[in-house]
Amino acid sequence: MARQKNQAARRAELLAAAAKAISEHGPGKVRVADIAEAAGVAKGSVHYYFKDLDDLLEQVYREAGERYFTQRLDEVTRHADARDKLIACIRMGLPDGPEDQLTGLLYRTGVELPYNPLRAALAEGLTDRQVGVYVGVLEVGRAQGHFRIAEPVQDVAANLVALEDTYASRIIYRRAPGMLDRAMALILGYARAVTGCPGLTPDRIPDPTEEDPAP
Amino acid sequence: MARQKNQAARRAELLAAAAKAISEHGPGKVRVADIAEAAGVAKGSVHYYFKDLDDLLEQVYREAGERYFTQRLDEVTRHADARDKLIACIRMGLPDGPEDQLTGLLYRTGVELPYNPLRAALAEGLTDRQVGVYVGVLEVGRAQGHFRIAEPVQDVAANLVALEDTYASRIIYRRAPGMLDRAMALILGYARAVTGCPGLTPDRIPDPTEEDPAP
Amino acid sequence: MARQKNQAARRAELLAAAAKAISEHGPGKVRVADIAEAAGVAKGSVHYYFKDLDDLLEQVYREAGERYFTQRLDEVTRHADARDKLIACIRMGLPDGPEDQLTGLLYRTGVELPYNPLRAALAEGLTDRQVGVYVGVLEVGRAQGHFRIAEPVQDVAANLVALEDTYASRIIYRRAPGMLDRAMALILGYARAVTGCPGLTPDRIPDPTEEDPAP
Amino acid sequence: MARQKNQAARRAELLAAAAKAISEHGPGKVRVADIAEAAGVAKGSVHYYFKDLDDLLEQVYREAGERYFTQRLDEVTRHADARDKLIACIRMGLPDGPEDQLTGLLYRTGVELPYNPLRAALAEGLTDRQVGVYVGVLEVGRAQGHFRIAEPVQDVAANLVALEDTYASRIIYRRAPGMLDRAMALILGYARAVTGCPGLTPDRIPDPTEEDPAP
DNA sequence: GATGAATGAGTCTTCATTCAT
DNA sequence: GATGAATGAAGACTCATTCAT
Repeated sequence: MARQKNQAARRAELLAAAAKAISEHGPGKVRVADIAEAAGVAKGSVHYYFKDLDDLLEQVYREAGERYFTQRLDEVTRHADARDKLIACIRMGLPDGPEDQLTGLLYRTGVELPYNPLRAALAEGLTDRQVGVYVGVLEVGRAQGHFRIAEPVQDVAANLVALEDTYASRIIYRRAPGMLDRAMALILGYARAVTGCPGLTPDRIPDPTEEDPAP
Repeated sequence: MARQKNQAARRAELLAAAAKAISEHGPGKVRVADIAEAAGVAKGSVHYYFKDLDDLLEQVYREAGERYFTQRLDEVTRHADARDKLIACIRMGLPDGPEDQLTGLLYRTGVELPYNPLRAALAEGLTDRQVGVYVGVLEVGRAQGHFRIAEPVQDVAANLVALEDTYASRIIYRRAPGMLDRAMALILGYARAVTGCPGLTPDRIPDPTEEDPAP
Repeated sequence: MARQKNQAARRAELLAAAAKAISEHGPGKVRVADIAEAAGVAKGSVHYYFKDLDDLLEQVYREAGERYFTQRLDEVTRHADARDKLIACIRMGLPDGPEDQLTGLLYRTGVELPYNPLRAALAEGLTDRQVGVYVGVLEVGRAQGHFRIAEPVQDVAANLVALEDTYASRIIYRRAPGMLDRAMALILGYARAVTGCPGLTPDRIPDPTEEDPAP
Repeated sequence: MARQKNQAARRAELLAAAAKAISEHGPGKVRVADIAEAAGVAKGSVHYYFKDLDDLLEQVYREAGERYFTQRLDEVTRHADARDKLIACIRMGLPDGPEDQLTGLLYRTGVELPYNPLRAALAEGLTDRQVGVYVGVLEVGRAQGHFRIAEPVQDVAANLVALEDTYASRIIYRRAPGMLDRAMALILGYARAVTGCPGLTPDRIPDPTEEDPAP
């Protein structure tokens, strides 16, 4: 039992170290040695816990996807007002900067590694879930009377995620300085146009009301 | 086998072969040997024409960027009606499928190679030019009385390019089957919402009028 | 074949094997493969212990310099009579033949590798130390009343080392057969002329007295 | 006939260009391309005139040896007084600095190329000739009553050449700054000791008398 | 359980040499 | 006579993976 516990703990440590190493060297360039060093273990140990580098990389990706989605959902549920939900959701979808570990890992892994159908499916699943979140937020907003949406909600949500993806990618890949603020502005511009809700601005002060207060 | 071609011709051949090899193996994984094989020359010959692999890759990228932009601009100028221009422009921005060589090369090179400021600048420049094209189209549409745009035209154009980017990427990376049609629909949905022009549909029949008739 | 030796031992083996390989192929031509073969290990193993070939070469050189100097000093201290010291010192400074590994390595490395300030400094340091040894011997000889030296002792020592250098080089590079004996005769001729000590002949029988008797 | 002339002229040009290229890159590192560039011809042309690189290198070496010897002999014959002859001879034997093309080429080629019996013999022959020159000078000095030499003249000459060799080499290989002056002082110190001629100093003003005045 | 010494396959790069023109 | 495009052999270096301890 204790043994099992250690096994699992070690694995988790390795996964975390790998995430760090990946964000430093890129998923296509991390070496087993980088990961071992980040974890403070010997190179051989990496293979003791993971079949090979690909195996490890896949698990890191999977785990990162979960974490990303969970964080985001948490942030959305924290707000009661759909306008706040929407703004929070967009903000959570954008990385703070090129060094944002979690977002960077997700974007780069999806793209810098040789094509792999499993990973592609994982990525698509993640996208779908994000779309789901936006759909929910939009419907709540409609119910609350804040949003007036003509287009199919699915489509609007898909476009929101798509915009987010591109701008996140531009931040991660340092395509433009000051991208974060510009991205918020642009996405909210689209959101305003499509919801007819003028309150969707970057500087909106969130309504303090907590939804679903902690039990 | 072929010997004694002239410099420029052989260089161009090598560039084309490299583009092909890249689309097969990915810009981060092509080996000099792949390119040589695709061109039907010896490995050493690649280095006769290009300082090193990076040099070659950069030139392929540069050349692809030019070609992509030119093709697109041609397509836009072919139409007189801004609605046709817009639709054509969007369609040209999306790859036919995962095997679309030109688009794939552009997207993947921007992302699958170790970060390089020069390449990042090139990529940004390309994006800016695309935005410029959309701005032009939108203004023509407004002048023609087809589009009624509330948001700043720059922002709308930026979002159009951003949507295009994400959906193109999803096609390239095989994230979803049937993405091409769906992408057209989604982007045009955004365009309709923001221009108030209901004629912007995937099945619109282009007005036969040629702009700028042959001199 | 041998596995799991400890770091230091294997490093030393590699250094020795490299010295051997260098004396066979010359410092400018040894290949990593030669060294690996001489050591009976795989090519990759050489890089496991040394950053690159230059690194290895430098360490071999450094180590050889130390060894050379130590051997020589030992030989000098073994004798009490300055005449014996001088003769021994000269003899130790000359290689036994073109195959003399240690001397050959030192001479050739200083010269057959692309210029490198560090190595040049190392070489100069070695020369200076040799000069120092000769200065010591000459002063002892003067104190013992054997040598009567008109020129500055520093200059005489410098010339002794210089003569030694050339003749050693001629032996190493097989410039002349029978060079060893001729060199001894020539250098001692110089020594006689400059010290006024007729006892400095190649066939002098060393005084058995040990200096610094075992404690 | 004219053809022959051109052939020979081209060969000579190539030889000169090679000498220059060697002094820049070192005899062990010059590439055919360097030589071609220095000569302003195509790479292929080098092989049109010389069987291979080794062949060319050998001829450069041979030619340099002749030139070196001739220059030196000229300088010696220019003076009538043996003291001036000796000083001039020593000075001519030392390179002006690390960039001295002729001397550098000779020293480095003898040493930086894989051992080759032919080249070794060439080098030995050159040394022997230098020794011969010194022997002549010493005997003239003795005849003029300036030198009083106890040791065999052959040995003294051999040592003079040996000292010269080492110090020249140290200059070429940048082993010590200010080596040229120091070398002159040291070699003349030896010369004074062995000839008993106090007039052999670096600052001696040459007797203007020309020996063998131009016809 | 964990290590790290050792490996060898995989790649890029250099460059003398060849030879069609 | 001369060229320079093209080659291919050679060699250094990287790194995931294995396995004896």
